[in-house]
Amino acid sequence: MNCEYAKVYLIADIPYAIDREYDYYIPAQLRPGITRGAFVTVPFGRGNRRHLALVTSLCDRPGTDGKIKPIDSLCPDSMSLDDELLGLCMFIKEQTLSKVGDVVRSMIPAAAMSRLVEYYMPVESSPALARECDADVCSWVFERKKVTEAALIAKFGEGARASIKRLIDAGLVSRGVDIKEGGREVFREYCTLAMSREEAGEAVSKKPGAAPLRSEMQRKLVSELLKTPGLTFEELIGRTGATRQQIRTLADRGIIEIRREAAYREPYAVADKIDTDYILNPEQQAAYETLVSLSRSGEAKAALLHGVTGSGKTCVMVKIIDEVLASGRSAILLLPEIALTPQSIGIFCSRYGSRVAVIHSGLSAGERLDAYNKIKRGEADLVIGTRSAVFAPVKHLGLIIIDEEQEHTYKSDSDPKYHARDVARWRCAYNKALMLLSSATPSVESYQKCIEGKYTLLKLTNRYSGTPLPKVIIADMRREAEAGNIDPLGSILAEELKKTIAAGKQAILFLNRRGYNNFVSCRSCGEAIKCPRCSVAMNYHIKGVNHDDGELVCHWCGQRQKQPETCPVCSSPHLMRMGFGTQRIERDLAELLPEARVLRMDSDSTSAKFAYDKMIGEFRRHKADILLGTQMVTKGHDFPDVALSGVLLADASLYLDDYRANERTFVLLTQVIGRAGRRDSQGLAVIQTNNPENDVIKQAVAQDYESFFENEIRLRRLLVFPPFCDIVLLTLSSPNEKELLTATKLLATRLRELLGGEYSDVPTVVFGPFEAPVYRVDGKYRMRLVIKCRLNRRSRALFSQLLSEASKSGRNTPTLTVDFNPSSL
DNA sequence: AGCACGCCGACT
DNA sequence: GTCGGCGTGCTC
Repeated sequence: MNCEYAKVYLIADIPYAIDREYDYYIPAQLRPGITRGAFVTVPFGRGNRRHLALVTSLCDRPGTDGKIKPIDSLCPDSMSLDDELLGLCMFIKEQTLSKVGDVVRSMIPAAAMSRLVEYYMPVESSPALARECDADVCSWVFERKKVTEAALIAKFGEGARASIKRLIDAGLVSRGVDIKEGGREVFREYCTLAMSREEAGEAVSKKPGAAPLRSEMQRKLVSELLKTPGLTFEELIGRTGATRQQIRTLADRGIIEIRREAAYREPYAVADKIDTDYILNPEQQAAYETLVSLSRSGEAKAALLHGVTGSGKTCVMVKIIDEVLASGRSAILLLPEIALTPQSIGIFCSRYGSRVAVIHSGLSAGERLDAYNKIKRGEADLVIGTRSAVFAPVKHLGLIIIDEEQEHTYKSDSDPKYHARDVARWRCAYNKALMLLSSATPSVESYQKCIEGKYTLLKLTNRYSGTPLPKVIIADMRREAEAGNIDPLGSILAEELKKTIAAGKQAILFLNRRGYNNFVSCRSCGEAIKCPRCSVAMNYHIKGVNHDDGELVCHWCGQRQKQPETCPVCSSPHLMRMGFGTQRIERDLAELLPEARVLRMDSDSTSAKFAYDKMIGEFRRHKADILLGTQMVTKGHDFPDVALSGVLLADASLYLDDYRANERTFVLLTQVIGRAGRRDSQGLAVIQTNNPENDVIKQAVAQDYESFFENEIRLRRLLVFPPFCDIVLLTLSSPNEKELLTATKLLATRLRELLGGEYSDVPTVVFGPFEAPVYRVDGKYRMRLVIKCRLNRRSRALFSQLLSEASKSGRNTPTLTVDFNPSSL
């Protein structure tokens, strides 16, 4: 079939309503190269500006009788998507109401994408003269012959746009477009001798200038290669001082050979060999065997590996990866960013070597591209990475593992707002592969799927090394307060810390608040100092050790400012810093235990590259006694010397305005408790709380997931929350509050109108509109509607229509976003 | 989003 | 009489 037309989606920054198929004519000479999944450039819109586009299907005749434009050019084949990823792309568009362009940009690294660069050039036989106001711009273009819009604006400012438009209209200047091909990777040129060592040795020993070597440099090069064969171009140049051309000449004369090979930049060069042979205990063996049979079933399967901390989930994962790779299929392992440390990667890199590709947010554009190419070429069949690694273009996918599957980082909260679990499920269905979720504290949704029989549940109940679970003390902070102790470090925790340090052991302290003080409030009027751009109180952060040398920081928009002398509301000079964060505790610890070495780990102290990995490594090597920090100290790192873990404020996550508050608290506490005591001795955990009677806290203390789940699923069923419904979050935002309120009323009315008419078959419960919990962020006001419904083709169509209508209505109207099952409310 | 068409006010 | 404001509507 020689199809003449193609249906394409634009890869461009366009409104939602424009993100649909368009028909284009395929010029004969492009026909052989254009297939489903190929990228092309097309003229679009009145101005026929060039855009990248993705071909989604080919057809004999156009689907419209409107005018059809021809495809402009074809992008390199290396960029195109295979049928699986093309299908996945459309699935994600439907599933999350995102634009194809946004999906593609999260599947293909930016460096692999072709980029279109528009430029302007003079028209040779100019029929007219530029108007006076455009003369400067015009002569600049004529001088330079070729100018990009960016360069023009850098030189003349925004006004240049209007000028250039007039110049084009006047026929003085024309517009062109360059396609900058992406995907160029770094090749290394290796040089080897093209003759035997004997011949080469003979040639070198001859007097300079004698055949076959015609110069001193040629002799030098060959003798260097005799010493160390397989040098790269660069090394050879470095050792001999030769030029590239001199080496090429030798190659041309057939004396040496140059091989070009992709040089992968590998940020995780194989560290220490951890070549453990994993021996499974009976429980692990049983889980492994079940997984093998699921994997070999030839059907798409899903399983949940539920094992308490230290039960050896990793061993089972390694074994099933072995099995899948051995069967000639590839595997993807997803980890939360925070768990992707050199240590955790080391396990896999030392086991599987160069077959591993690692993808995470810390990679440079080049490293990301290398990993992508390596996978696409089939040279890596084990991909380890964070959320977006679920898109890795592996062939013959056999397994996707999602470790710590309850982590909310698997849900993207920017476009496309996909959940890695949904993507994994789709890909596993397509490839008849196995999806393995793993967690000590599974999400309520996934565990329910096991109960319903949709996932196979595998339990690991024994702690691998036989270490007993830590002993837990609940410290009632109300008692402390009654006794007049308002220190954030209560007496029990302080005492246990002292004992731990004295015994030469380590401790982990968790507090989910960074900064020094939580807020600064005015004694006269009681107001807290708010961020000028957000409706939240600013936190007080210190810069060094002096608690008076600090500034106010907004945790929502990053705004920093000096603490004012007087209250901005009532001008009273009596400002008081209240509440505590990690910085404050760091100082308290220095007073309490002056000899202890404290590592503070939060997003402020780990912002430098590799700072996080470095701190984890230091703590593991016992270079510090106390690890104090936010969320990131709670994740599954195995620190052998930790005997004590403490939670400073267990209630912080309990009263969030979110149906997942209980789940969050349970997970957090379970993780912190699990950090204490490994291998040889029982650990201790101290949980400071104002709610010692709280069920969730008690269940976490008992490490009793089943009780927690029973309780929680009952509540969810009763109150109708996921997994018994889906939550749709509609958010309107605008820097203009008045316009926002108008648009909100309009949206609410339109929603009710659709629900009462065209979509009356879609059952929903609509809440709101109301202000977002943080009404103003970074200068933008936000209003919300929360809808409980069942997500399916019909309900999605409804929200898709709302999104389309919103994107069509006026230019500077508030923006609408739709988030299905958002990670937080 | 871009871009053009189109219909009204102040300028050479 | 024209330039140029931004409302409206379309994009294969």
